[in-house]
Amino acid sequence: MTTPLSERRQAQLAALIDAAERRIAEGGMANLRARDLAADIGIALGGLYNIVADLDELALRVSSRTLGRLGEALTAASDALPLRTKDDAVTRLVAIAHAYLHFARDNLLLWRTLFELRLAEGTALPAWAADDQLRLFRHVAEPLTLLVPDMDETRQVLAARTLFAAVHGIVTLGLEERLVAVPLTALEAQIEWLVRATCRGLRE
Amino acid sequence: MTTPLSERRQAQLAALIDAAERRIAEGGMANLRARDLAADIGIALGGLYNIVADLDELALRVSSRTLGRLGEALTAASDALPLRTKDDAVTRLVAIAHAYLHFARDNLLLWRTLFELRLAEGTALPAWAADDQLRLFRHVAEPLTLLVPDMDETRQVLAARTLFAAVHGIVTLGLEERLVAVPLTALEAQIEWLVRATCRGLRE
DNA sequence: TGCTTTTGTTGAACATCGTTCATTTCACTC
DNA sequence: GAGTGAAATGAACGATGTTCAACAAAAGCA
Repeated sequence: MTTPLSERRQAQLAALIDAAERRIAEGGMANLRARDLAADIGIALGGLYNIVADLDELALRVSSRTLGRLGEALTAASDALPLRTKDDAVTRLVAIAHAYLHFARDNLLLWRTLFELRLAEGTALPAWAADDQLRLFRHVAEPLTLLVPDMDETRQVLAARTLFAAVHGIVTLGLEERLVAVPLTALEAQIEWLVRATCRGLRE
Repeated sequence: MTTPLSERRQAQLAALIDAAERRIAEGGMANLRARDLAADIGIALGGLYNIVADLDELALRVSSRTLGRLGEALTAASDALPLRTKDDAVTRLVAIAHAYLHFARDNLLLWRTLFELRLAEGTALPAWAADDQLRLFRHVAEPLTLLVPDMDETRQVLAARTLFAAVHGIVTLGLEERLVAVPLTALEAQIEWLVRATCRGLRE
């Protein structure tokens, strides 16, 4: 299917993704312009389309990198903590949620583009992009299996999704400056409160 | 500041918002093109800019209408239920959350544009648009004051925001077809579970 | 080295946007 | 009917993403 890329192409692709990442971090997806990117990496305008099918693919590749970094951030937050007791599980879930908040805040525009991607309709998400997402869920799922080991797995997965989504919602609206700005510490407190409340609900 | 609009202008504006709403409902904000809209309401291209400053303002006006309809939907879900006991409050909060889910599902593209609005930086949200948002929070705040009357008001408002945001997150990710599609009934169940768990957490 | 073929690069050109504005048309008054 | 101000018009402008015929560079080969 995909022919192996020459070393040169690899380097061009990496440079292109670097440039795109920089531009998105500065001004969001609206700041991703073909002519600017071509100038950034020193190639002609048309040359972009030898490296990447279109700008959407480029945004997708940047997003994949962002997802990777997000995963690392969650891993770092997880691995620092023990995971033996059920209380450990709760503490870890709180830590993961807080790490999510901080990543989103520190990488605001890159994080937002994760959810602004609109694939040309009909085309499905590439497999490598879907994998990145599943890896994230596992961070939440792992403590959950310790917390409620008797629950069947489909319910556990569903609970992980729900918890993740709820935290995501708080972060999303909390970082929306359109509304009243919420202080970071207040957001942290509300997230912790919600995670603990739902964990208590899970344990019955 | 704003001169009173002639009757003719009012009618044109209404027709324009109608057309824009129809186009967004069909294909999202990407489907909002000046030439199409002008053709829809039978005026010349340039005439659009006598009715509306730019397409962003038009999208904002459509969003205002959408927020209004969303408010009505939440009101309808609320008013059908009594609000005397604390259990009533929980039941009502669940009903509101379910109504939110159904509205989002039934008005998917219009609902999404509520959050896709990017104001030209520096310009603040018009007051009439901010009011619409506050009205929504009141739907959640009202049952909450019954549920935890001893809590000081700032905490209550924060709790309402958090609950709203959490439900919003579940709905957002649940309706994202990019990931695995979640059945509607499963979403309903997860929302109800989360709302009840957080309410239990509130009551201590 | 010279010739051919393949591969990679270029930038002008195209299509499609939102937005502007000089010109024209219209409605109304005296 | 002439004059005047408001409203509507659509050609034109500047961005933008994308394509492709022409060009250049590299690689294979004698």
